[in-house]
Amino acid sequence: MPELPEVETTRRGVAPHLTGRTVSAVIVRERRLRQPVPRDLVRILTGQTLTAVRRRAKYLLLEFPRGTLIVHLGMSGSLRVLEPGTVARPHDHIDIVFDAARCLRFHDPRRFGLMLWTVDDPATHPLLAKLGPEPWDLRFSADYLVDLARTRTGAVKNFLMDGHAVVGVGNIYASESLHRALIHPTRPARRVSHARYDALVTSVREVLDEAITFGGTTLRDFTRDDGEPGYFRNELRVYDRAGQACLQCGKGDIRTRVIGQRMSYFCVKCQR
DNA sequence: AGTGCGGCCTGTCCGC
DNA sequence: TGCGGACAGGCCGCAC
Repeated sequence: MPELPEVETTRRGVAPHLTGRTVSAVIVRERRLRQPVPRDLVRILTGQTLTAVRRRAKYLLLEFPRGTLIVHLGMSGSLRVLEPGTVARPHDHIDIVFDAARCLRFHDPRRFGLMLWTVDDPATHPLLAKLGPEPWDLRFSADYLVDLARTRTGAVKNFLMDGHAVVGVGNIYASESLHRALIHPTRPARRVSHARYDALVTSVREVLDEAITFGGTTLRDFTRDDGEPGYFRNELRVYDRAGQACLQCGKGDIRTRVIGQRMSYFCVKCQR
């Protein structure tokens, strides 16, 4: 389940293999993603040289001279760099071959992923235009959150996962960040103090930084570009630890609750 | 405007 | 053992 650290891990994995190389072939086996893969993707990409692989929120941006390929991994998507000609397995929907020497393969069983082409500045694309700041952006601050949360009556966990507030914090890292900041996930966003939001900004950055360092979190099906799992799973302090003792205070146990249709994990003692 | 929920998908796991 | 159903989750779009 790619959240920001998994997407960033993927970016760092694939970029060195592909940057500066020229697309020699494109194979589309399945066009039915969250939106249909552009019908003329083969014609668009073939012959273009990849200039950079960037990331905005959970979107990967493959930059070419004539435009940008926007890739989203959805829930179950992954990208791998393989030898061209490697036998395709089920759900290997798209191959982009570079210099007949490297194959970028998009695999996505659940097909919540996305692959779109734009000739405009991707930041202005409807899917990206209204996104909040990156977690490391200086604009992401306690002042900013307090101000934005003024009208938000819902749970702070939902607020944290709202891409219009800040990008990249999915279900796993929302639970982890709130736990480290000692904030109860159901607390109304507008009832979280400035000091607590300050702690939350710090904990979000810490959790994401550490997760990237460990190559992301593999719960079920995430694999990095080299096929290895991410090892942050071993570092999780609350997520998926229902019934176990809190690693933070040692007094409470980890409980679960569905918040905003998603399973949430928290310590009953130290999170308020 | 903010909130909540349905829908998109398929692999995995659980209980009967 | 086999099967059905619940569940997982990012994010859009809709209704209130």
